[in-house]
Amino acid sequence: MLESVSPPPSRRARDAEPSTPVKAPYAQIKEYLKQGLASGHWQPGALMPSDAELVAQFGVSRMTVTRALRELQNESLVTRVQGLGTYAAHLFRVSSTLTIRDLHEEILARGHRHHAKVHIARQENASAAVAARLGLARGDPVFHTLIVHFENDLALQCEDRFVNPACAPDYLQADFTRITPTHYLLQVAPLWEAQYAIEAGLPSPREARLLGIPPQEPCLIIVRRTVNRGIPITLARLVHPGSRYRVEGAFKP
Amino acid sequence: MLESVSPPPSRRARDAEPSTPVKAPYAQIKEYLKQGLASGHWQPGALMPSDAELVAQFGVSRMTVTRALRELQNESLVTRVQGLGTYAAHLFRVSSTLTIRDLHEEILARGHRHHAKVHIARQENASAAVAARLGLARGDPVFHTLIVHFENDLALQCEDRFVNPACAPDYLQADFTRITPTHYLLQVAPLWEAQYAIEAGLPSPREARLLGIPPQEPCLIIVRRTVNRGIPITLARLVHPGSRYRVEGAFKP
DNA sequence: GGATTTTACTTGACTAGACAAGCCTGTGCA
DNA sequence: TGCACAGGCTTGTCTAGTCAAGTAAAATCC
Repeated sequence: MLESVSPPPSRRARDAEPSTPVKAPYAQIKEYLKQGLASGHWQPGALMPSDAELVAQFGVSRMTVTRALRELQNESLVTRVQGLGTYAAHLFRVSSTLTIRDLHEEILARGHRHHAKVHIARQENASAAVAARLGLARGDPVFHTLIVHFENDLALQCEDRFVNPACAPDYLQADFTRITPTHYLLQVAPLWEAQYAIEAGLPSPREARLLGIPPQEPCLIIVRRTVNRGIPITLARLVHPGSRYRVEGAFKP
Repeated sequence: MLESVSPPPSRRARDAEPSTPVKAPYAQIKEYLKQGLASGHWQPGALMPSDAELVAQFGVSRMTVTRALRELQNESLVTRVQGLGTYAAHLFRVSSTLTIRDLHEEILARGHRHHAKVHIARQENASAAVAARLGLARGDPVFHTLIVHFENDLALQCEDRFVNPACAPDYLQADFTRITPTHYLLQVAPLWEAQYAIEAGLPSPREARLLGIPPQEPCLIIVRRTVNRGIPITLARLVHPGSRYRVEGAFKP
């Protein structure tokens, strides 16, 4: 127990100044535990206070303590084992997460203009490689689009995409100068699972031409495969000029 | 309401075969709602059943329904507004998350050997750029390490790192051929906040030489800044040959 | 008609219990 | 000594209610 930290806060400060809107008890407990973890008071692997101890310390019911601890568990800050107790998590095992946003939104969020140029939008027969990754047979029909996205008239992304016709039969009818394929596909089938690979590489000659960059310029390439309820939806290769685009993100437990 | 979906499941099937361990009611409700969302029964923005309706439908108490809905809310699958109701989330707004793992762990997980070669490990005076990002004054002492990490004798990462001495006074005493700086720093100060940028670019001439790659080879460059309780800890530039390394991840709601 | 109040419904947070299930230890028996 | 079993601890989940706070539409008043 942290004797030094303020013990049971007054259950509900009704006369608190309105500037501090009085945090909910479960949030207070959460913060108290977070602070103890951040300060190193509970080293990774250490046994933390049990539910009963926190109930006594804060003068709340167990459901309230449970909620605080369950949320910390979801954030991978503690581990709870039935019959044993609550342990401070081994933080070095926590893998940080990085956010990838939809390009259209990202550009608008920067206050810039987004437009797209459609180079290919047709039905093709699946090559062996595409068929395998979309769960189809070689030669089966697939939809293929090749679209270049611009931010304020500067090419930012070359999007080469194959779509499983079973999931989005009307895919080719969409107007991709007004709506991104990602956007459209999420209306048809909500995103349930995706696999990513991010790598650096050179653009193909055609990609370099479409993006208006020299063929030896390093590009950030994202390959994404999306699956809904076990059925592959789409396979996308997103090529971005390294000088114009990067993925940014923040991680906060 | 989904008339077609199985209505109130028997409260607790005690005579169920042991192969199906009987999901907790809150999990059943969650799954029921997820399925309705995945099938498009509730379109994005649509009003979903209220707590009271779910209580009646499943014959459970409100806390149970609340838990199911709160977890869906944490997963960004629904939006709840006090006084209004629960709405199906606009899924295209969901940003997927991508995992970045510790290199050492990653290599061991592949069953390969990891070793590191330390090229620089010393105290320096901070340049203006480094000082600004570490919250120091120009000329203040900083620790600087330059380490190349190998997977089975093939250079995989060039790690150029500055560390705030206030956070890790004994940083330079660590044996970085046995422990990665990330690992060491997480022991000293648990990771509380990090900012990332991932981009494609060319290595500096020195980096190319240390990595044993041609200077025009595209590289995946990760720049990471870590902050603990408002105090910057470290600034790292991680350069990976594009042909040898990529970041992979999966997203599941 | 237009402004104001009331009412009904929603989610947010909590209480004070309950039982189940998992883990460890200490006791007693063979 | 070695094994089985009972307590006593832990977390996991649930119930049936309460009060608070927010929204929108209906009812009321001027």
